[in-house]
Amino acid sequence: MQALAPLELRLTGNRRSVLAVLEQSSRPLTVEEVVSGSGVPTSTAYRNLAELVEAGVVVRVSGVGGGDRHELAEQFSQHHHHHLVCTDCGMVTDFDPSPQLEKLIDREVDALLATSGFEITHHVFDVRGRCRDCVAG
Amino acid sequence: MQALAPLELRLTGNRRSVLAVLEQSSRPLTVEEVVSGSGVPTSTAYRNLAELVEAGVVVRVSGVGGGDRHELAEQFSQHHHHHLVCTDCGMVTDFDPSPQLEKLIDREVDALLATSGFEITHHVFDVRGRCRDCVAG
DNA sequence: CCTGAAATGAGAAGCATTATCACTAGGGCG
DNA sequence: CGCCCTAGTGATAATGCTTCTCATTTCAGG
Repeated sequence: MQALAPLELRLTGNRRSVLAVLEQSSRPLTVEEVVSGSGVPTSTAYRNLAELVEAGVVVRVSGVGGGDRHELAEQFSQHHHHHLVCTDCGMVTDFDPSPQLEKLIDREVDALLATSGFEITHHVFDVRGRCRDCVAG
Repeated sequence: MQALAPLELRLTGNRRSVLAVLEQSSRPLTVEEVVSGSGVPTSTAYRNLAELVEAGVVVRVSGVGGGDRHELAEQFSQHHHHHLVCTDCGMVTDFDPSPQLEKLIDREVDALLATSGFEITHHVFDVRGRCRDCVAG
């Protein structure tokens, strides 16, 4: 995590910690997870995450229950990916989509751009079900 | 809206009203919209919606902010569809996906089934951006 | 009609998130 | 070097959506 400079946000110790936790995770994290993983106080974590979302560095992933999850925006992360969401416990896992599917999705999005009047920024492809643990337990 | 019988839920006046509002809408509704559209008291609307979600008649759509939205499950509605979500005002609109895309999505989901350990129930394909109104200002 | 289980609805309670505000930190400048 | 001004901080209060509580009502079946 380097930039943040072009934005009008100082790279403080707190923000560095929050970003580090997100960077090291392979899945979106709840605020609670960010707090316990970074040591940043809850109120500051909420504020920092909101600022980072506003700045486009972090994205919010709405799961099932128990609060939204956060991860680095794709341009700051490794790669484009989608989510496997457990409808039981809310756990979210990342997965890579096939290039084929992505191509078709892009085409679909282009078509929508033309017909909907929406200014489209991105798409979300989530697959839902029950995770291994919940199926077992 | 006929069934509900096979489930252990009585088709009461309130539930009928809630379902009617959802049935007549072409997009997912917030609880507030369901309340004002049906005349059902807030607490009952929340309870009924939760029961209907539990029963699989209604699905929750997590938008952007300002509360979850609800719509009839696809088997009780007309057709399979996806959502256009405005990241500004939270408005959600339905749209039909191309059969081509659906086919590829199904294939992708099958692959995930085999590799993830997830018991997959359905997928969500949302397109996000700013709606016509919010773009206009 | 009875009767018990399901449903109701107003208000209380719960909880994640946001706002408040006095205080601290830190970069720039006289 | 120290002053200033702004951004950041963090404990706490406030907000707001959602769920819970519980006394009352409805309703299907006997």
